[in-house]
Amino acid sequence: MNAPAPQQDYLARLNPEQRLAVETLDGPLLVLAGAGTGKTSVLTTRFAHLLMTGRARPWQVLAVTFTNKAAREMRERVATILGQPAEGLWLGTFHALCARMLRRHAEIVGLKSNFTILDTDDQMRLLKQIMEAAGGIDSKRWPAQGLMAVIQRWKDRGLTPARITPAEDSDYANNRARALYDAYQRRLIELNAADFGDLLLHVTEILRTRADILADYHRTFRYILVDEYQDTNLVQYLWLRLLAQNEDPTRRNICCVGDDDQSIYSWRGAEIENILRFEKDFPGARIVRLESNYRSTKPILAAAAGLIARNEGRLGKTLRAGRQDAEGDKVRVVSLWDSEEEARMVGERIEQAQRKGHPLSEFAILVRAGFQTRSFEERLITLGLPYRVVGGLKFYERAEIRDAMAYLRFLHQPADDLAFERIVNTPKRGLGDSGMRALHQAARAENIPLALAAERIAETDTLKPKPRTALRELMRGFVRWRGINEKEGHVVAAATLLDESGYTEMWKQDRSPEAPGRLENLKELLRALGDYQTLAGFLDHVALVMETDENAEAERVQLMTLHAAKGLEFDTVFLPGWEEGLFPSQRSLDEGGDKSLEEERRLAYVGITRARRTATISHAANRRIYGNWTSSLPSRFLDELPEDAIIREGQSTIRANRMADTPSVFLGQSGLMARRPRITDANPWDTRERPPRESSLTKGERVFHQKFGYGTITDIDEDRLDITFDHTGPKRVLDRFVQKASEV
DNA sequence: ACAAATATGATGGGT
DNA sequence: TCATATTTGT
Repeated sequence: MNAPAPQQDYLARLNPEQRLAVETLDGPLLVLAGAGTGKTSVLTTRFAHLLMTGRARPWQVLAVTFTNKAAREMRERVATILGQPAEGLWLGTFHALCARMLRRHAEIVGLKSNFTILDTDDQMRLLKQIMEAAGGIDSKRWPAQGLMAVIQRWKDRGLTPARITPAEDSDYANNRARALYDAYQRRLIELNAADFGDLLLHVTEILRTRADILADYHRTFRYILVDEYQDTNLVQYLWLRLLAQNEDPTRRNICCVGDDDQSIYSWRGAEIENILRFEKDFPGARIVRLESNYRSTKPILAAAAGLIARNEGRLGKTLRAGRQDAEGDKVRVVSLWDSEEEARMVGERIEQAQRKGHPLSEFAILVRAGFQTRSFEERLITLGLPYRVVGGLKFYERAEIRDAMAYLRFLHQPADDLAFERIVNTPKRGLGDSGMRALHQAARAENIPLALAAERIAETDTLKPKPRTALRELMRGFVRWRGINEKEGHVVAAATLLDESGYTEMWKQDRSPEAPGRLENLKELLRALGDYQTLAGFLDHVALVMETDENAEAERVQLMTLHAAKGLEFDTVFLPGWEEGLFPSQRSLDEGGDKSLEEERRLAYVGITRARRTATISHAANRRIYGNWTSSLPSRFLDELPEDAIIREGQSTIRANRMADTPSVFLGQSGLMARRPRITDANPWDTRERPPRESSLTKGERVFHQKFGYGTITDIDEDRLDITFDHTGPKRVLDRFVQKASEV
């Protein structure tokens, strides 16, 4: 099998400005890439160009992205140009690259190279323990989540506990945050664990204090490529600057690609100032602007441009329409009565367009906040339109997967107290609060891992007989499973462990409708495990990637947040919920004044520029929030759209639809006539309106549910039905909520 | 020790 | 409104 030949014409595909960005190889370079201007092409072509021209060997380029998806895409596209996959690349997310570096130098910060990367759950549990141990903190007034936020912010800024002066302490828990942070960091080291922030923090600290190690990396890296530079936080910036400030002036080749107008991650510690300051930070820097947009029609670009022009402190770019067929429909702004009607409008338009032959994958509904997806999901289910929620509940966040992962972590790393804590009584082994307290006490007294304490305590009569035998059995099991891991490999060991520990059995016994799905997920986990050479490699993958590869771009409507949509494009984009308090969000209005308002506006800009041909913005006059109806005003962003790029649509076009219960509403210039929400009015899925029906349902029967669509009954218990729905999976519902499918 | 009942708070986003 | 945390009951 021959490898495909490397491409020769890769430069010819670029326009002059893109080509300049690819061929300016020496010295610092900032590429300001507007939305849809071919940023990814430039980045990947530049990477391939470095290798093709012999300027660098694959391992001499450091290429950093924010998301795993971007890293994967870059890897694939570079391979396409080269005609073969490149080996030994330093290409990955900030976190993945730092994890790799930290494993090499772990001992410098007191970790072992096999340290565990903690997830958010673990962090929280650990922080709660630390706060408990510190004593005297009212956990009602000072929730652990607050401390986590404070610590994360410090880590985002590259501040180790030692670098924080008492004066800089947060007012959290009466200036005790710094001390708690210190205790937390010590405990992490004891546990041989690092949280996400630590990956960057530790590595940056090492590069700052160990000139020899920094010099090693300087010898290695000749070129640095950074994607989405506008989203870097301070510690990421410091890390990059350390690596880029090579003693060898011919190696100060850092190329950052970004767009200040798409900086939307300040809540994660990102500092837009990093990109605004680039020329000062890297003397002799050149700037190349990419302003030819090949994605969108003129009205879409005009709407986006008019909006973003309201922001101050921009580096400044003007997008030109670059496509041949850039004429197109104006951006539609639709006013609706309530959020249900909004969902109906979107569903109907998708249905209509689909009938004209447009594939569903070319429609996207982009919302401000995750909870907004629900009303659209319900509507799409009723219409029978398949959809995909991007970034919804992730595979590795499900309870059964977390449990299984804890088993594997503990198998790999017997000192992983947090993992041990999670599994020791799952399934139930009779070890409750008092038993756990005894374990903790023993561990703390001798300063040993929980598991070791458990082994010892199982030989004494501290515990009651039942938990004692169970615990002894479990610990012996792990000795055996570790043996299997050595001899027969991690896949066999994992399967045996989940079986013999009783974990799989626990879900087999579980009668709830979700149980079979959970067992399926466990099988899927074992399959995924087989893709990795070692258990350690798999654990890292899960901690850093948190996603499965099976997210094929199927024939489905795409539903996601505006944040998740960055970098994507669709023919038709719906932008619902443009209302004051929702978008811009109340929180951004409350906290940072103009600065965060500008970030919301950038988010709106990102949203509009996702569309190739059609963009439909909407707002509803009434929306249910926390379960009760609230009326809302149109977003100020609607008034900022240039009139000649948009066309406003009111209730009139919506009137034609079949839901005749919607009262007529009149539009003013900037909003809807005020009318109180119909709190007690009739509502099509209110159960009281449904004529009472004898429950004559039987197992295996097809039924219809207003929210979940069609499904099959799997079990009946009095008035409770277990139903596997075609689109949403198994659920337990009351019988009065469903109709026989034959009666619909 | 575990299940059920009740209270509380979230909904801003990802490695 | 829903999901989780805490309290109460067996």
